[in-house]
Amino acid sequence: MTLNQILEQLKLAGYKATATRTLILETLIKNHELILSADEIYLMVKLENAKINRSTVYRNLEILSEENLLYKTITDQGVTKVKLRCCDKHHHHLICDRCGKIVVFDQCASDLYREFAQGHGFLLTGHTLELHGICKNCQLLERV
Amino acid sequence: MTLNQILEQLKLAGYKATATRTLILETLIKNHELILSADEIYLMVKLENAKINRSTVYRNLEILSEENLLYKTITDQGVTKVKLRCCDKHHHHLICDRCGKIVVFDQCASDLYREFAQGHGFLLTGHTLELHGICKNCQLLERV
DNA sequence: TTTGGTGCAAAGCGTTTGCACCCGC
DNA sequence: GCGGGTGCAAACGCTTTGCACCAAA
Repeated sequence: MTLNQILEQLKLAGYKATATRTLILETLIKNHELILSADEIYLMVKLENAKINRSTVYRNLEILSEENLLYKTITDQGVTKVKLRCCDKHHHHLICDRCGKIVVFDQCASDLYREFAQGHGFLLTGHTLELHGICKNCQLLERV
Repeated sequence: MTLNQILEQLKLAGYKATATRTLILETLIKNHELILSADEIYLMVKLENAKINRSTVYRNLEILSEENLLYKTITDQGVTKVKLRCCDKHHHHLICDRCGKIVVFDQCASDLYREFAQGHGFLLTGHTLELHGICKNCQLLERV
């Protein structure tokens, strides 16, 4: 999804294309293969524009999330990390815990999960699956 | 795992069997099929003993976690929830998002995950899988 | 008696919110 | 000019920590 497509969708929902919002979106697009914290996004934008506030990042992420444009996860330390959704097809992620690199994992046993839940009287409302590891690049860096 | 077995393991690690610690452990054992927040544990213990502090709960959960006796997860809201580990066999959980009820899900495609990660140059260090739903009891309550 | 444990209050930290001012449209 | 957007500072909620006192072993 390009910057203009996202801005267009936001416009239809009543949101404006401001300079700061554009910088945040450009950061997310440029790093679409990384999962980032609000603070990381804040710092990245700050490198190009001294005038940005953390709360602006949070408010923009909230809007993107409402528009269903954001994939969110939360680390063991309780920090929320996000990336732009890459496609509509159901999938999960393989995440590098060092650098945040993302690989799409699209083999999901959703049918098995639903049947298992039903078998135990549960109505399945969702599931989470994340593979965590260290990418090739970070493995090489570790050897230094 | 019984209360005495846990206290024995803690003793070997240099920890004492205090009254408050015992109350926390009894609460975890009694509710072994529920996933609880620190605050829920605090309130449950408080019902039986006016003298307990939230920080004591956190400190005890930290010790249990170091002793590998605790399963931890974190909600979308950033609240950590715990339960005593029920067995050593690798497994995941089906969780009721209303009442916290837990069902063990032991069909895990770990081999597939490892192969997928290796195929992308990753060293797989772990994975998370949680099924979320509403248990039969909570479904019935909702209809009221 | 030694050393870990606890309650209390304050601090930490990521995140949210109220408010005044700013800026797309 | 209207209504959404932003920076700033303060508040929030969960969790951690420093400290003095308590209690297991």
